[in-house]
Amino acid sequence: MSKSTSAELKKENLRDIAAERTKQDIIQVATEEIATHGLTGARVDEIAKRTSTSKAMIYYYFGSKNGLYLAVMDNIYANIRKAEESAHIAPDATASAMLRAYVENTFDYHAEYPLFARMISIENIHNASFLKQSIKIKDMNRPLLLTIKSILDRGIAEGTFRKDVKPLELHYVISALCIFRISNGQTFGAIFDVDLHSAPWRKRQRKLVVEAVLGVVAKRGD
Amino acid sequence: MSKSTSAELKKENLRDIAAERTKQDIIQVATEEIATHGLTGARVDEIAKRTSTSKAMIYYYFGSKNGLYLAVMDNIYANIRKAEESAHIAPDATASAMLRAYVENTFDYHAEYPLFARMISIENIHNASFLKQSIKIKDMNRPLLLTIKSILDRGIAEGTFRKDVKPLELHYVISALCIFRISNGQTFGAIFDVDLHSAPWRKRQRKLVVEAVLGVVAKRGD
Amino acid sequence: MSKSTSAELKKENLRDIAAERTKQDIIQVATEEIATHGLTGARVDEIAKRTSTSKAMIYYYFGSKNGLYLAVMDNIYANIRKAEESAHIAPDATASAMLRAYVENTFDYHAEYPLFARMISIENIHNASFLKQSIKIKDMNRPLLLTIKSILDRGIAEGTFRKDVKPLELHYVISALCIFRISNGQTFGAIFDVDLHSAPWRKRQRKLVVEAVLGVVAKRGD
Amino acid sequence: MSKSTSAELKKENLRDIAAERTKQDIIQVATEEIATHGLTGARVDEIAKRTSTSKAMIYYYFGSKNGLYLAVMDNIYANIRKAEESAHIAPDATASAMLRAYVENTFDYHAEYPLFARMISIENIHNASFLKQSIKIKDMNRPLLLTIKSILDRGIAEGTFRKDVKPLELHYVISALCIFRISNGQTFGAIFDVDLHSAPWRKRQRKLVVEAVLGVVAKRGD
DNA sequence: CATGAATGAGGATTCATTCAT
DNA sequence: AATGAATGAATCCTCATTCAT
Repeated sequence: MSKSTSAELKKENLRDIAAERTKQDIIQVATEEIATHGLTGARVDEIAKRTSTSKAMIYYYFGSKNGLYLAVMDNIYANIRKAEESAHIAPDATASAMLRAYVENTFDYHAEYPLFARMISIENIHNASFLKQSIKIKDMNRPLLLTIKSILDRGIAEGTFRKDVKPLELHYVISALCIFRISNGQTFGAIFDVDLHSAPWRKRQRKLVVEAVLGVVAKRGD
Repeated sequence: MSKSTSAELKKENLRDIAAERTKQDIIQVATEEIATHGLTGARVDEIAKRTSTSKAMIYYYFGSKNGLYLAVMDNIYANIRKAEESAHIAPDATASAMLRAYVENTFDYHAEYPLFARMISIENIHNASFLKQSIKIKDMNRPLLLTIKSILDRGIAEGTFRKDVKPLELHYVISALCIFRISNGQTFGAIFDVDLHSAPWRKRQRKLVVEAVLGVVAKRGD
Repeated sequence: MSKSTSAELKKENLRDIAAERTKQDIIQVATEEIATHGLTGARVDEIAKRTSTSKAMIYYYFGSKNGLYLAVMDNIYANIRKAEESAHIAPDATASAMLRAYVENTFDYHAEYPLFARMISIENIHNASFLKQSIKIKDMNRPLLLTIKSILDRGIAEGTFRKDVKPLELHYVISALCIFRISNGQTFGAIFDVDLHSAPWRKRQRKLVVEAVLGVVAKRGD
Repeated sequence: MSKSTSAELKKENLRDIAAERTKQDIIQVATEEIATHGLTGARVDEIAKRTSTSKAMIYYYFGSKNGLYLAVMDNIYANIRKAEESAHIAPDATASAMLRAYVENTFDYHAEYPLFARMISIENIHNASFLKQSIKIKDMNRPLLLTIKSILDRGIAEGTFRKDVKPLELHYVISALCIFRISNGQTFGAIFDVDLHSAPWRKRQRKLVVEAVLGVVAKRGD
């Protein structure tokens, strides 16, 4: 190792990069298959077929179908966290404007990447088996409560927000309203003959959700 | 058959009742199994084992695993509809009070019967395959929009509600906030180390949800 | 059950008998396959193919390849025990004659059913995993020490046998000499270009083994 | 190559020695793995992992799993032959003493190196596939018959041994009694709750085996 | 109506072996 | 001589479904 030339290192890196690409390829396909058919319904054969590699590679890298599932979940949570981090909210805005921006961001993310909503539905059906064993994910999600708290605090300081809304409670409302339309859009759509994913509905719901969230923190005249 | 005596008819009836009981038994067990493991994850063998009858009976009555699934979904929607019908709301109350009562009813139902929330998660993962082929269910769910509409209308007449909230929009908010805590309670709980099903959280969320919904219809001073 | 007619019982029995035949068929084939290729080397597919039923039936009855192996071992030990029980040794013979008969019986059994020797070789390679969990087999084998002891006691009483040979020690010598030629016959034959299973060798070794065993218990003039 | 300097030759040699060491390492690990799990049960991956080299080296040196097996068998037979050669038996002793020494040597070897007994069990399960294709091994084993013959001849000349015992027959008895306790020790131990490898049993059986063998050649008073 | 036996297609996983570097 | 990645053919096992009685 000590005598490895730069040429050798380069070779190593190229192989590593290729391997990483293979892994990512598998994860990508697996995410779609699992999101579409559920964990039990997804077929390793089918995942392999849609991949640039073979079934055995899945086991080489992930050990088992469940190991693959864990990698998929890990990836999907890492992605959403990355999106949240890169979503800068104007620091000099009013609390209301900040909250609006935050909700719109969240709304748009889920509208854009419906696989996340489906995957957590699946994770819930499996009793959050992945999350229960991943400390990493817990740590990943805590910061988002801080973001919400800072907005709440600012609103309280401004005198525009109620004082008794907890960050986790607000997070619940935001999540529920932004995710439900994705995770339960199929049944909702089937019953009421609407397509929540269509542009008009998306626009209307975006407005509705923002208003609902702002309504929760708004001071009431009662 | 044409010459059947009354004794024979009685026997027939008794047998019918027994058959109905058997079917209900199977549906009950199947609901739990499917809600627990998903449609693909549920095992016909396991369902049969937990039933008072045998596997062949499932095929006799429901034709296939999918047929059983349809019966299960049919049953679960029938149940919630029954609950909604029997929930009388005081006809002389204010629109606000009526809406509050309606939301609390909905909240309580889902808290009490989490299998419904799980089952619609599963139905969503399977692209609402059941609902798409069941006209009956669609008809079952329309009345609930009328209920909401009548409350909204009353509120508008009273001058206490906004005029621009659509029944389906309000239904979305109510459903999302009442169901999400059940359908996504496992992941939510795992990430934030809380048990949304515990009495304190249930109470706090009940209040929160009612306030959020009332906030949506409330006239704003802006 | 209480009202079952004799016709029904007969049907039941016929089915049971057929099922038992199926199980026995599987065990028979599995014994040969495992004895031939070892436990790991034996193929469930191959066993199924040689059977009158399908692969799934193997799992229906035995749960797993290992479960099948346990059934095979159980069966093979039951068989040898049955053979031992049915081998009457003339009760009025001299101890020497009795011992000779006992050894010849043992020798002939192993020569006749070489699968037993192969199966215990395999069981030894797997660290006696089956025997370690089967109390039944232990109990099955104890009586044989009593048989040997009674012969030894008679010889001592006659004054023709040594007093210091333990039943278990004698059993060891008999087993080793009767089984080794089967379990290790392939290598022995390959090295020395002989076929221990051929009639002449069998006859000569039968004589040799008997003499060796009698030699162990014989009083020595030293 | 033709112009290789002495420095290059030295390098060559060093590399050869390293290569030889690597091969021996692999053979050692493979012996243990195969002896433990059988030929089919042993895993090339596992062998490679426990080795100081990689899996590809195994294929580089031995071509295939079976090639490795042949090398392992070759090695294990070479080892026992070496041990036999180095076991000097006092040339002026009586035939009895010589035979006793020979048996004790054999007994001790197998007690000390149980892998040999396990390996020939495995080779037997695979129908002596290795031995059948190795002339070398056959030649290796013949001398041992000469050793036995010389002892027998001396005993006959002394008038202390029977005249009708064939060297191969005596070899059979010695092998069976010395090896069976190793190769079948697991089942024997499991059935009779004894540990044949323990010091007391080893001592008792050593005595027993010697007596049994001497008994075979001893002149009888019949 | 009821039951245990039976089936075939499929589904997850493994493993000896080879390849690219 | 050395290594991690890659492969394809097995290999064990499962499961919805049907059959015989």
